[in-house]
Amino acid sequence: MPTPQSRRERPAKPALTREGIVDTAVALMEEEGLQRVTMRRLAQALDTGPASLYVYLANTAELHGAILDRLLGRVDLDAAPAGADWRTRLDAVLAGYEGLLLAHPALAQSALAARPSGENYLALLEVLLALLAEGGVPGLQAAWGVDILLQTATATAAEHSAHPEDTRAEQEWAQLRQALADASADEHPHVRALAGSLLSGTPSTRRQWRIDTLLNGILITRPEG
Amino acid sequence: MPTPQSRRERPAKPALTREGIVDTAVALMEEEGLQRVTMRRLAQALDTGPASLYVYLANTAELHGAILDRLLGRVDLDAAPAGADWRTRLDAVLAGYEGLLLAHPALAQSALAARPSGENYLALLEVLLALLAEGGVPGLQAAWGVDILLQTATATAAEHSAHPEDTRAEQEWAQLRQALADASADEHPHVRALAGSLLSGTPSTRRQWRIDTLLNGILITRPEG
DNA sequence: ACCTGAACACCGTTCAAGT
DNA sequence: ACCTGAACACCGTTCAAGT
Repeated sequence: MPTPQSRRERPAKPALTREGIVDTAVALMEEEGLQRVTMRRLAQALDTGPASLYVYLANTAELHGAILDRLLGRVDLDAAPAGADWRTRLDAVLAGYEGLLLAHPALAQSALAARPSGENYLALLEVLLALLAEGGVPGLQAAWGVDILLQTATATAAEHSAHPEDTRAEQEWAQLRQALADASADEHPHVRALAGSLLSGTPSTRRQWRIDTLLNGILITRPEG
Repeated sequence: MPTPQSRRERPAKPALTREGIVDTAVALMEEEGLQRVTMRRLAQALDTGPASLYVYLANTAELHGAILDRLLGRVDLDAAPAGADWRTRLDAVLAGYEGLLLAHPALAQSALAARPSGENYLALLEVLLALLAEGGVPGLQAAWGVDILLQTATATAAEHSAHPEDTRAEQEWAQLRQALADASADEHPHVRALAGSLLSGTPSTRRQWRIDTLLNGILITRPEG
């Protein structure tokens, strides 16, 4: 039987709700990273056992999806100088999305496998589609185009996962750089000739080119048939 | 002390080598899927303890990378009718790469995080660069272009992971379809208008358009500066 | 020198049993 | 009816100790 004191020692344990669980999960992620947001740790943070979470979430994938849906609400959908042209504004929105995922690359990885479908995701789609329409992109091309645009942004962020201490990331880069440099002119003449170009550019330069390339392609490519 | 009989009962336990470990890992993956290729199960298959693997592999990520490098050797680099134009041939090679990863989407997911750098990857790069050169794509655009082309292929395959029984995949699709259908014309007019287009097309139609779009973009987009 | 048993520190998920 | 303790069936990685 709990004494009045013990009741006062900490705030009353709040009733579990899906929303509350996701709130705590987001907070936990921001403190310790997604890899630490396990069912067990999350349950611990909520002062209950892991089994209780399964009343509100089917599994870990659904938890990650819920976290992403929540985070998507933070994307600034109007993040560009007023009066800027549609490409600039689209670029700004996409940059916001990509930046969000870059802060949690492991989340980007799971976003690829489980596309979100929440309210915030719809709002993001809406803005992107509106900007493409403003740019005169035909409907079907715009619809299929947002898919590629979001896919690159997500994939680019996901590429930064699995780098716990950056040490391994640099090691990997060095490995690739070495492999490219070692490419023999006999066996891999094109790789040899373009070894420098393959790794050139800053992330931001390459990102800019990637978006331009995609938009140019989307603008001029009609689905066949 | 092992008797001669016990020695004859099974083939002599072969000495561990990195190559042999990866062979066994690939076989195990083909039988049970990548999620079953854990350090512990792999060790078991090799009739040793997990600690022994760490003599040859730094960690699980490196194991996955080694598996991918090995699999890349199976991509048919000349998979197109002789005399076909460069776009057709490039498409065929990319389809081979994507198909390989589609058979093991979890591997695609880890391929995003840890780009390969082995001999087979270089050979793939070489062929793609050669085809882009044949198509008259300027060097820098070709170099940055292969990156996007491989990224979409990898990401598209990765999107099919986390679907243990396909049940959940369909559920997710239904959810998105529902969300799009529910989009109000007031709040999300563009989503509403394009709800059909957003989900239209077969995987193969969309893949075709995606590659076309990328190639068109790559052909006409010069890096700025 | 090379290899590994055993331990450390965790996981996701289920279900019988409790309130 | 709702919730959860405890168990089941696993993980990756390390390191002291063996050969």
